[in-house]
Amino acid sequence: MKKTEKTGDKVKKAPEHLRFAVLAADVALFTIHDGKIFVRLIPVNRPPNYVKRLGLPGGLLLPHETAEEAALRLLKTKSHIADEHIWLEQLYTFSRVDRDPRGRVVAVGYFALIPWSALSEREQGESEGSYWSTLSDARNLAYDHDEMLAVALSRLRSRVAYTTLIQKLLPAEFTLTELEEAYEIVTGRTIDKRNFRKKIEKLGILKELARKREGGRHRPARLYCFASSTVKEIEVL
Amino acid sequence: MKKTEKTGDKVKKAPEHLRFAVLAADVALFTIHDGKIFVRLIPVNRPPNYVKRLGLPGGLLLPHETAEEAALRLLKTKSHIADEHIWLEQLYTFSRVDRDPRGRVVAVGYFALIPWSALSEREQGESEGSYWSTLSDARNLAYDHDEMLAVALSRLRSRVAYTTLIQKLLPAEFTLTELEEAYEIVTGRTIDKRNFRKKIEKLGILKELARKREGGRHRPARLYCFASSTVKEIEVL
DNA sequence: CCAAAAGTGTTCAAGTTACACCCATGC
DNA sequence: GCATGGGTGTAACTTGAACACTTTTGG
Repeated sequence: MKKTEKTGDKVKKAPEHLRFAVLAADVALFTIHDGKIFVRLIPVNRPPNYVKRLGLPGGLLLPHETAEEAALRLLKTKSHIADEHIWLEQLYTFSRVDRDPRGRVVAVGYFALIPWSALSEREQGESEGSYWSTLSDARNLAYDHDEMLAVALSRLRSRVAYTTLIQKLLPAEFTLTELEEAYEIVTGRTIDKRNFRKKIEKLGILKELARKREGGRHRPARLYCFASSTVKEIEVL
Repeated sequence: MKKTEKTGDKVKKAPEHLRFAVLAADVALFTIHDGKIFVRLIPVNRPPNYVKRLGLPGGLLLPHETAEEAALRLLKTKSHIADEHIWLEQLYTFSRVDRDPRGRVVAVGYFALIPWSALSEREQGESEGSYWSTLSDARNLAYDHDEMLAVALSRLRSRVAYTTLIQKLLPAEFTLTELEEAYEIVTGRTIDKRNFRKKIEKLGILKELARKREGGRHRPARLYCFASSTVKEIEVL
């Protein structure tokens, strides 16, 4: 629908001195697994400042791309996670003049979510140095990625508390205990099982499925899914 | 403290084909006055697409500036509002490839707040076509500024509801009725006077001043100020 | 029959909502 | 003395927090 409008005039290219910066997109991609939050890191090797460091997947925009398109492409090429289930939200744009010692780079930061269950076996593991790191191991990253990761985490936690965003970290079908655990992992707080179930029921955001999860040596658990795949702004926790 | 690190190597300039875009900063500057929200607009005259249109104050970044510094400079030069009391928050970065028909421009959008009382008489009025517009008049703006304004307003409203951001729209000293009116203007809802005062008192975010506002033909009103100039995240409304 | 997680209600405290009258001043 | 906005309390209701036992399955 919307496209570059052609006019009789030639398109003026901005003068060289105003095209001083390159644009980058960097992504903090999170998943939850085994009771912990993980973030995807890639090796960074940019002498002389950054050798054998880790960083968030990211890189430069190409001329035909939006920042969001670049973020998804770079997740694919740099961190080897290519999945249509990735949820992406813009976070903040970092424009400090000296944030990259090699020159002026303005980075649009994103945070992204993916359910562990949506990852292939290959994606769950390590690929060309790119791997899932616990938060406590993700320190001393290259560039300003420590700050970016901190902003991303704080945004993730606050958005989970007043939206239905948690669904982007869960498989399509899940039990109430799994939902509760996901909230506990992200918020870092334990939740009362009975109060939690009452609240979720009143919110009406779930659809009860006929099937149950069987196989444990205990009572089978009812399965649920989200009634809407849209992330809604409701007081959740 | 942090500055561009010099190394033995020469600083590599990114290749031309990656420096395709120019960076812009655009600002939705709000104030409240006379029971309404106003936004500062400037005339836009960029043939062939935008002639005699209005837009948000904004423009291109210079090489030595962060986006935030550019936003403040452009408020000064384009909308003629230069005030140390301006509160500025980054909003969203707009990177659609065709958002500016003249070429690739990536814009970092900001929203900004200023108390009407902090404006000089000159700044309250019109200056070289730049003026305070009501929200209902601020339609059909140039570029994607309609969208930017909508995002800014929605962010303003939601942040006012869970922070003490309202202080950035109020004079240093104010009455409880003025505070209540500010909330009513921003949220578009009427508030019960007694419940409001109870809540504000319990939050403990105000400091009661000794002075009163006299002069009306009615009982003088106690004056208050915010206990802290930091914007805190507390459930306010 | 034992271990393990699933599922289910009640009580009390706190917070939110609705609502009406007297007070202090200027004219 | 009257018009104007400033200031104050209580009762009903809703929400949130704390807390323990029975159920269903697999082995």
